[in-house]
Amino acid sequence: MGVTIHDVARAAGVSVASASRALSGRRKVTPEIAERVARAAAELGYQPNAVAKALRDQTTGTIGMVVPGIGNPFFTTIVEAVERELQNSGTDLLLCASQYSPQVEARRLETLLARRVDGLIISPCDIEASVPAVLDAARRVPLVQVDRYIEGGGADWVGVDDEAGLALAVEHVIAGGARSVVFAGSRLESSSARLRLSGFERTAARAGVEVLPPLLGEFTLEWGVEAGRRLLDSGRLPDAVVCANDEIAVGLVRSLRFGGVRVPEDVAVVGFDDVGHATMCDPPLSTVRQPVEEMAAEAVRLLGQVKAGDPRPAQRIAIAPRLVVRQTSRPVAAGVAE
Amino acid sequence: MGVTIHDVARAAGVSVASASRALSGRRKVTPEIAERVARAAAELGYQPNAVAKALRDQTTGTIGMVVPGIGNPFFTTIVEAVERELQNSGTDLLLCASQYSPQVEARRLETLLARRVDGLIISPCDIEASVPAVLDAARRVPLVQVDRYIEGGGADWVGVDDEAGLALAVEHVIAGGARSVVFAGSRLESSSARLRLSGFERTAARAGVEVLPPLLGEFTLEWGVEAGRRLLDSGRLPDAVVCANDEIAVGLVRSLRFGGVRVPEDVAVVGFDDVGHATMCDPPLSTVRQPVEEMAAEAVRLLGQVKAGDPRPAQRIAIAPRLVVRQTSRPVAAGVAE
DNA sequence: ATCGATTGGGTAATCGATTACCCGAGTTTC
DNA sequence: GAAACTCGGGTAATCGATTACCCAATCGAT
Repeated sequence: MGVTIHDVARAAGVSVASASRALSGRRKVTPEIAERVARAAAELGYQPNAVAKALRDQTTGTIGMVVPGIGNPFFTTIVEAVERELQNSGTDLLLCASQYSPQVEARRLETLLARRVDGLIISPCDIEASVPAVLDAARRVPLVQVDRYIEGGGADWVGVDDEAGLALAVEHVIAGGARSVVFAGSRLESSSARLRLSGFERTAARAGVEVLPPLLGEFTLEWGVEAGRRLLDSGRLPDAVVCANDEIAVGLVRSLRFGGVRVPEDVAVVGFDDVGHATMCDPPLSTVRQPVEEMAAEAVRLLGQVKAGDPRPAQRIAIAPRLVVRQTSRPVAAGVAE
Repeated sequence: MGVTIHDVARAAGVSVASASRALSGRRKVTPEIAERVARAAAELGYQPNAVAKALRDQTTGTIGMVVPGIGNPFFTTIVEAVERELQNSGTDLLLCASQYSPQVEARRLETLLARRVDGLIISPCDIEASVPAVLDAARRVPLVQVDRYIEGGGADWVGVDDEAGLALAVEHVIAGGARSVVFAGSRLESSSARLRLSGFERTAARAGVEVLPPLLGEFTLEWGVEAGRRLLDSGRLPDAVVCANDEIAVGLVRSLRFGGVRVPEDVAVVGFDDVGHATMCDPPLSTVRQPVEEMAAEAVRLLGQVKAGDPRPAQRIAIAPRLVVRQTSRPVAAGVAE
């Protein structure tokens, strides 16, 4: 397999230079030659070899994307949005999952760099362990972080304003009458996990409500179920639970209801992300929506501006989230009802 | 950016040939040279250019995968399984979503072929419209279809035995006492959609139960909700609904219960896939599990054997599915209870 | 001592597309 | 009519890694 431009040139009776020019249109050729080349290419089914082109041009027309896992609907939503964004720019996406492991992540970055991607979009899985690999990559190609980021600067970032999002959620349940609140989130291994907890704590403290000790596990449904069980076992239910993402919230609602607790009458629950799980929940979940399309658009735009190893200070673009009130909380506060 | 092997050779004071040999170990060099080259490479941070290697070797070490959409958890599960399977073979996965459009699918195949992937794994989105692009691709590189396939042969396939799966589901609800059944599935645009419907009809007919007209829409939660609404509106509920996938089933359960129907007491519901949605449902969904890991392993194995444009007859490997009884059906029949 | 084999290093061809550079023919201009 | 340009075509260099091929040195055997 492999019709080359030499074959086309020979079939058309011209030099490879003319064939190349006729096909790319980057320099004039006589209509006669253009015609002969076009016909020869069509007959032979010529398809330019992107590998050779990449080597010669020193650009591959691909960008790499690394996310912790594509099982998590939040990340698949972002990936889809980025893909849509790239759609018509002639750039292809090379997608990798790090499986929440900094080692795998580093390996994936290595191979993407070896394949000479023109840029990278990454959501680093661990706020500390991901640092060396990400900074090293940022030194070599344009790189933008999305959603999660690493500490220490040096690489641009686009994401939601996590603290503001949690503030929205906390203020909402307080406006609904909650006097005691608890946070159900993930262990503090990612920036999102940390910022959401701190946003929660800050807002709750400012409002002066009672704050129970946070429940920290993973960003999964299973952990949500477990967290709900622990609340039930503790014998002391708060008026509201604010969760670090929708999967936790859905699991938690299920487990509370299973324990005979009414949601939202006894306990209000609010999630975070709003990427599909929320409407699947019963009752539909009140949550904070991440502006995924905007984040993707912004990330791609930013990537176009970034240069590898750029010494200018890293940019952080935090997009404002939006509260979506459904039925796991009382519809008191301002917000979009659906 | 770009330390080449020439730079390494110069720094080590040897020829590029020696440098290459020292680094690859494919021919002996003196320990002295090996040492100098290794040191130079490390100091310069040399990383071989995969593009150049691919051009020279005529193999890229990548395989392309095209699925209808990564929003559907069934496909992400397959993708993850294939990725795991490829993990240690040094092959990378180039993932594309066709967005359920044969045009997009054809374009994605074109660019994957232009990038000279070593093989393709595809789940063609449309049983008719996908034919030309898929067959053309199969003529040029090894290609294996997974889950969905196109009519007319010419390309290998690995998937679940859809008809057998539906037979399991139908027999299960009948054993549970159902005397009237209905199928909620998708329009017949894919092989899976067709085989699941025919498996349903054949088994129901053989058992002699009453069969209501099938509800055909899309493989989505929304369609499940709508299908449930139509059943409620029809004024005539069947004893059991067998669904073409779990998303439809989850939506349907929700909408039935919303209409005051008890599941499984009034109507039993069974899904298909078992990729996570099932346990999220309330009550947990009885379903037919697709052996995703096995399918992925088999697809990768098969891909290693297939040659491009191989004239031998296409293979079809149908793996047996398994019934998983949870709580949307009566636990009567044999099957795995969880 | 000589021949053949073995070992290990270097030179340059190769993969395929693009394009810098050169060249000849035809045009324009004074 | 000759110098200066323009136009369009061809030759070969280029991207970076690998390796076919060649060659010198060394060793063992006769």
